[in-house]
Amino acid sequence: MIRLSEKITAHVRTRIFNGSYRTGERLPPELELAKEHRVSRSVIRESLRNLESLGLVTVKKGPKGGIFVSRHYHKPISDSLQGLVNAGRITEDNIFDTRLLLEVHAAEQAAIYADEDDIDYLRSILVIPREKKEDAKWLQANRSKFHLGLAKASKNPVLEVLMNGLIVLLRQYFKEFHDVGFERQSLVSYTNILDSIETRRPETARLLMEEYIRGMRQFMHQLP
Amino acid sequence: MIRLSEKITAHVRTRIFNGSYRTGERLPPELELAKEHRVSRSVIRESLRNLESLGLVTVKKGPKGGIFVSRHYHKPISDSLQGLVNAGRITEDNIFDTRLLLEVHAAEQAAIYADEDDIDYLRSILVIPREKKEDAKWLQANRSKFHLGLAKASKNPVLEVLMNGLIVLLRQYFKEFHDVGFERQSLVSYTNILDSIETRRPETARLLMEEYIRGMRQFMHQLP
DNA sequence: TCGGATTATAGGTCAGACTTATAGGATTGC
DNA sequence: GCAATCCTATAAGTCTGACCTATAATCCGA
Repeated sequence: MIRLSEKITAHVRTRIFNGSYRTGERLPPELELAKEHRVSRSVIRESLRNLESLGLVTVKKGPKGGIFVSRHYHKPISDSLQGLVNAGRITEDNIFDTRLLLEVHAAEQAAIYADEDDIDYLRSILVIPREKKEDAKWLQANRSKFHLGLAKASKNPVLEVLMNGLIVLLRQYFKEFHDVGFERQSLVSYTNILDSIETRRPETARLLMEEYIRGMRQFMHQLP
Repeated sequence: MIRLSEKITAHVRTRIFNGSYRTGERLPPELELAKEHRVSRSVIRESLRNLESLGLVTVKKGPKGGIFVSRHYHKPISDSLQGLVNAGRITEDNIFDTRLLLEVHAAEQAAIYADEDDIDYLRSILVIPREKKEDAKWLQANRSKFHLGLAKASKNPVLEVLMNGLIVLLRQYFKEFHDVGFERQSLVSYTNILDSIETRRPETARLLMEEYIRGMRQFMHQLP
């Protein structure tokens, strides 16, 4: 027995994946979707709750509101793990351990598979505009970008999605924490890692990343 | 702006996590939940769609049906990745690579952290009842159990959830495939791995697991 | 005793009305 | 001329109550 809402979910999901709905695009409002698919509005709404959970759409109220295609593939992962964190079933350390595993591997793979575009992109992240040199928030945002770019450069989308989930999750733990010194030190490590990727030294990339994450963890452990 | 359905989701989620709802337990029917929380049935239903996505409940129709607590923490992960597979954005190989990474690590960690219960449990899985010796389906089911048990023994719940997601996903690719020879050969490998865990040889466990998964992949590649 | 009809249960779907948040424009007042 | 305020239209959020449908258990007749 298949629910109508599930059929709609599958349909929209397909259209998002095959590109007939584009990222950021606004879908028709609930009532129109209901008419279009010849179902009631409640069916559409239940379907939207599914699509939201999958990270495929986000919904906003009001005029200029509506249903927007989003493609946050990592959302189910971070949400699910977040629940386990809140319940005290997993610890920060568990997440760190796993991240260490994934990210060290990603760095190594990136040194093998990264193409020119990946490297250019990563390089561009590490260029700090003069006026941002003291902006810890900006630096922190770029740290995330670097990690995600690295995951992408590994050319394994599964790894990319999983890492993305973990990174989003961890970010919450120190989103209030901003330290220019720390952020800038990170960028230095990144530069070294990127260099080893560019010169195709997987083992070096691996070691540098491991060193970096261990340092980061140690740093966080001495926080209040 | 927070939806009522989200509050309900959070509330039920908490009750599931803190144990006031137990696994397998049946929640009150939708109408009663609606009364209980002083909201309409549609709010409850939208909330249930969320809880389903999270793998926290499953819903069945009819008498003896209802809303059951399930705790399939891996569901969001396998569902999300399944979508990407269907869309052709990730390949079987990507999943295998990632599984290799996670599982090899899990084996190593298990050799360090597994306690007596873990080892007893894993050992019990490898004991084949006489009448099942030719039952490829039974053997296959036990293979999954072994992998999950191993993840658990690693004592990193994040690793456990991620691996669980990947395993469930991969299982679909050869759920129609049953070969007594292959399944039994697997159990032999498992025995060796388990031995190395029991004798606390992480590096050996690691190598054996790597060898096993590579063999498995090769085997699958020659399938029709 | 077996098998088909009956019934009660609980989720699935529908229709339509009303509420609320919000963006943007119109209005008023300084 | 500008700013603060009100107004309005849009689209999601919520509610009510009805009806449909799958399913497990029971009843009943062959």
